[in-house]
Amino acid sequence: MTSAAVSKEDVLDRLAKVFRDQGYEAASLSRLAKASGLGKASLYYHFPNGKQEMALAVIERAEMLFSEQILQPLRSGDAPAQRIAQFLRNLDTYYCNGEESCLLGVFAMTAVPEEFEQYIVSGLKRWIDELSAVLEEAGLLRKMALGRAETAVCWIEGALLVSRGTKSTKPFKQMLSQLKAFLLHDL
Amino acid sequence: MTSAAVSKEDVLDRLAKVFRDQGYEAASLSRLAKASGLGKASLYYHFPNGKQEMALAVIERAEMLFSEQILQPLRSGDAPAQRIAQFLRNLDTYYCNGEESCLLGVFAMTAVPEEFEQYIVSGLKRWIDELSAVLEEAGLLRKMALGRAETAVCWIEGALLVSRGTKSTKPFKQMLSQLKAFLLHDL
DNA sequence: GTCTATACACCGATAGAC
DNA sequence: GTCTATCGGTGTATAGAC
Repeated sequence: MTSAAVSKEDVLDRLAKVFRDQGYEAASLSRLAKASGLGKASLYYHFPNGKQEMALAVIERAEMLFSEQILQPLRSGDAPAQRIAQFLRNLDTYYCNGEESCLLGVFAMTAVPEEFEQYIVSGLKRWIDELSAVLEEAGLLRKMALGRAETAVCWIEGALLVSRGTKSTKPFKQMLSQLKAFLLHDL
Repeated sequence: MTSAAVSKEDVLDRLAKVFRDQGYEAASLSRLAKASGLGKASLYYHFPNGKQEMALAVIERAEMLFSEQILQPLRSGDAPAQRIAQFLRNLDTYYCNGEESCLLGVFAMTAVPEEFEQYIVSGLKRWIDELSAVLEEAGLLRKMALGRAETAVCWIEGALLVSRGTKSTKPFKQMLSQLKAFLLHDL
């Protein structure tokens, strides 16, 4: 990994895929080593606290990427309706048309170390809050905006889950096609 | 477990709780034994194929209970709107106000043995189809009904996930309070 | 920085007494 | 039917060579 060919970001992205696809407990060091292209001992060189540190680094990178690619565009200078439309396109890219799972969603649904839980809570809340802010700007009362944003996040997470469960990206695509109307109706 | 005090159903319900709360891989035989009140070897007496058989029995019991408590009332003789309202009350009971996870949802999100996947696919699809049938009866075109039912199941699963992730039953309660209007609007 | 080799705990699973 | 004891394998984690 010294060579720039495989950067720390590359390693984190490969580890992330294992955690997203398998969940925390099922992501064994053997699988993580294989996916990252490093030996187990090398992983411990980069993450001295082992699997837990790997997963935390993966969570932090995921929150950074999610913030950059999904949340920050929500704060641009465009009209709210435009920002919502862009938000949906960005979701489509981020989750690969519904083929990728949400790391926070996967960790929320299964056993993880206690230290992770605050990341999950705050990650989901931040998502809801940022979306709610746009809806408020579009003219919705705070309470309505929060409720609608919360519903949207539930819908997105549920669509990812059902898409994965039914081995079809249709639920995700359908959600994307209807979410804008839901978020902006009566506006 | 010979005594009627702890029936096979009791054991399955206790095992189910472990699988729902931890996911398949994290549900170790030690935890399953402790939760069931039986030793590991006793579990193997009742489930000769081990953990996989336990999980399959748990899935099958969950589908039976879900069918009885949630899906069959959807086929009663009442008016569609009444049936939907009852469906929501039954969901509230089944998922303990949003405090319990959906077994299929948990298994859908993480690594499980290949044999499970058809149960997950068909369980989710059946849920969508039964709900869709009621909406069709209420006057919706087949295609619309299917789309709306799929959205509803995504919403429910997502609300359970977000409720668990944020350690609050509010998303689940909010979903319950709004789903009827969503399912029946323009009807 | 990466590796091979290894330590030790826990995993799923079984044998055999009761 | 349930238990204790134990198996072989894999899990996470480390030591030490290179």
